Amino acid sequence: MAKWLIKSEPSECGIDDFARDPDGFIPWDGVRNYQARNFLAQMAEGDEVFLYHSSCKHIGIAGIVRVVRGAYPDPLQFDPESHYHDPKSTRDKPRWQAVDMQFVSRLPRLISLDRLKSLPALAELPLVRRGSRLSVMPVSEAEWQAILALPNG
DNA sequence: GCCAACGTTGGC
DNA sequence: GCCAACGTTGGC
Repeated sequence: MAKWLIKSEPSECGIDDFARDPDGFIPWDGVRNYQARNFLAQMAEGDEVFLYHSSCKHIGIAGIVRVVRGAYPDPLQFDPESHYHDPKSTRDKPRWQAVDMQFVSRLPRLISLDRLKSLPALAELPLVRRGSRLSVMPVSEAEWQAILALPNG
């Protein structure tokens, strides 16, 4: 099963929001970047995902969530009232995808961006690459293990 | 709030 | 297809 990392502002949707309803799910919608969309489309039920908190006080990986429904057309693209409405998208040829995510766990301690940057095993991860703004990215098994292997102190 | 880096748009 | 202008992201 593939592994992934998604970025989110905790003020919008963070690990607390997932933990609040651990048996429910949260639609991961509103992604409006083609590269990120292409990765979303590859997500399958059961895939595990690091949740990264951005644009906040404590920046870093806060927890793990899981894909409980693979890619489906993002309904917001059809909603004229939505900020994420896309007038160029049609039901026949939807342009944007969403997936549903469910809480798995909090990390015992948030793994800060600084620590992630210091890991040689993550040198190729877009998250730590200068100027990268990709919000959905694949994480290799080696990268996943390198992150989980970090001591909690 | 600043601003560098990047993606998208649209005129030509 | 080029590229300037603009909007967004996201760390600091």
